[in-house]
Amino acid sequence: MMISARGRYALRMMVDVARYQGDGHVALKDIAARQQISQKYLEQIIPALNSAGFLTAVRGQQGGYRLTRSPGEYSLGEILRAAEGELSSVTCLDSHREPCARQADCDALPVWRELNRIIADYLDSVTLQNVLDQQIPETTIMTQE
Amino acid sequence: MMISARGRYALRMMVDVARYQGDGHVALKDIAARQQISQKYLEQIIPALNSAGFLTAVRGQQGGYRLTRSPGEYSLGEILRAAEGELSSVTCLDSHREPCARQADCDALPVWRELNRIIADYLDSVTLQNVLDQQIPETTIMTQE
DNA sequence: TGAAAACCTACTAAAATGATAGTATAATGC
DNA sequence: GCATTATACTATCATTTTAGTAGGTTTTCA
Repeated sequence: MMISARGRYALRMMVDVARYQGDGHVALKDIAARQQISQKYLEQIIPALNSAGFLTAVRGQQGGYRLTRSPGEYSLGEILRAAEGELSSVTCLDSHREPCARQADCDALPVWRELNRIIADYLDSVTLQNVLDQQIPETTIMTQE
Repeated sequence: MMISARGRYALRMMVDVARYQGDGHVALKDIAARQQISQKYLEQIIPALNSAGFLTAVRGQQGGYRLTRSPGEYSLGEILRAAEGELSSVTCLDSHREPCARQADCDALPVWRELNRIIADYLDSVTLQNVLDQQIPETTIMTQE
């Protein structure tokens, strides 16, 4: 799967924080309980969102997490990339790996490139606010003439 | 990855057969050599393409595989689905698994549905002939008003 | 000062992935 | 009709990824 539990959980955490932060902070314990996800597992995912600057944390009592921007200013693409490392439909185009030796004459590569582009374009066009509002934009694919 | 080696190899095999079949048949040995893929591994992938009716096989000397249709009549979507079982960006929407218990109130699910639709639309719009011609259509995503 | 929260790091079970290996079966040409 | 060539089938396996446990440390607030 291109989007694993890490990315899915990351998105659900961000939505949860957006929904419940109010003026204060949202504790991971509460996110875990509401979303029915192991808190210990979420603890491992959240540093990625934190170090990307998507959240601020406050320790101690009444501590927790808050968004650093308004929900409309986050794209799903950036959230998922932060959580997953990279969004690529095939390993051939994963920049964290050593490049495939066949890149020069692989017939399939242009397909994967274009597919990756479409996926990125879509995920970069949807915001956290869209998810919060349950208003996921419907789209069509147009072939360029 | 949503598209693993199975799907990538399947596509490359189909392209190879399309390119080299001429009036005869293409032996798996030759595909494996040209594509630099283990023949034994390809043997495991090809039955999926075979039973989907995408190829016909002839045994014995001068045997091998042939396409059953012209390259323009195969979409990449059907080839990849035959090889991979299913194309889904998330496990939540894999119809071969038991459905996720949270489907009813999952905020993220509509996103994955739409993402899956876009991916399917694109892959169903590209043909084997397109790949053969190295003419992968460029597309844009249009939001519906 | 103690409880509650984030933070950090190591470990582990299970599944998926990408093969390898060996054998059986069928068709063709000489 | 038999040797050769090729597909067909099934079992096994090593590696990597995934998803999750576990346990301890540090910070902050009431």
